[in-house]
Amino acid sequence: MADLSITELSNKFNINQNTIRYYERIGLIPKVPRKSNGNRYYDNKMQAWIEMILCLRHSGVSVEVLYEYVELLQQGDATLDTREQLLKDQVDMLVEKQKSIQVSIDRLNHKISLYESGEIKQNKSYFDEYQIANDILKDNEMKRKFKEPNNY
Amino acid sequence: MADLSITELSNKFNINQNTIRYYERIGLIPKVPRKSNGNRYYDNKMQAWIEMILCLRHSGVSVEVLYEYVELLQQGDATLDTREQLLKDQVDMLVEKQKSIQVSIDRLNHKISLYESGEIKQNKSYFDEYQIANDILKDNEMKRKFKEPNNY
DNA sequence: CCTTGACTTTGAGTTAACTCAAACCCATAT
DNA sequence: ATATGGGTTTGAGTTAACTCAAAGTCAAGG
Repeated sequence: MADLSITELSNKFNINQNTIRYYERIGLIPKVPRKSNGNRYYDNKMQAWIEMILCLRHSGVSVEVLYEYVELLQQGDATLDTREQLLKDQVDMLVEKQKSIQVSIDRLNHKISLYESGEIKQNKSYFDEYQIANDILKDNEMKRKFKEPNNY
Repeated sequence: MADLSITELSNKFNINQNTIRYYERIGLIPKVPRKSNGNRYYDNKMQAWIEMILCLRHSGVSVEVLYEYVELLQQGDATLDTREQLLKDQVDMLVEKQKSIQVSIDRLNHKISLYESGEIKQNKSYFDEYQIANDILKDNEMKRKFKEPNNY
């Protein structure tokens, strides 16, 4: 549980070093203390904070919201209620996300069961997938690229 | 259950018209049939397809994967196994996502409970939030903007 | 002394997925 | 006949969140 260099930290949390520095730049992470040579080091407190930030980011809590929370924290007790509400809102958001993912999982599992029972093979018009796929791709001999030509 | 115009469709599924046209352009949706005046209309089959695409997109299945599935479909029975595997992979991905969201929800709920019990207020150094927030923002009198200056 | 390798800063580039703007067409209501 | 409202295409712009490149510093090993 010693202090870590940025490389050690990025290995521990499996995160790009640039991302860590980026979070510091935009203010999600404090100005990190440096060794005599100017290199960053991360102590336990910092690691705990970063770990939390990454956990929430990983679940889709936006950088913007995280930064908002930091700002509120810094304003002290006057923002206790606001902060609590912010956290609750994020929970609500995540619960909604759970639900919509569950719907997709169920849908995909249903489809998979049709594959396993052979129904998809028997009944080519199930959900009209084949027909739709053909409609989509039939006049694509000129190999349309997946992405739009975005900028040249 | 009649055919819908693009406005009606976008209202029904609460999606931007541009997004629907974009999906058609990149090939997630077939070349949609037109009325005599050139306007798109969407029949039941098309609506079902779009509804599924949106459901999966909404849960984080990427446009790229969806397009891959369309391509496989169009190649017929030779790709049955590949398609089944693709669907299973997406389920795995979504299940992982569920788990990581659950971790975040638990973490946030724990924090919220500290707010509700007043512990956060009592113990300002809980998780060193205050201190960290101060470290982050203290020398920010020059009002650093949230986003990086990205391009001028 | 020189090289190597890990770090640094700054600004710019990338990616996915939209989202919009501009210029146009067409049918209907005033 | 003209204004309004809804659609159309094309190419370009936007957004969030990284991610990278270039050029530099520094300490340790040979």
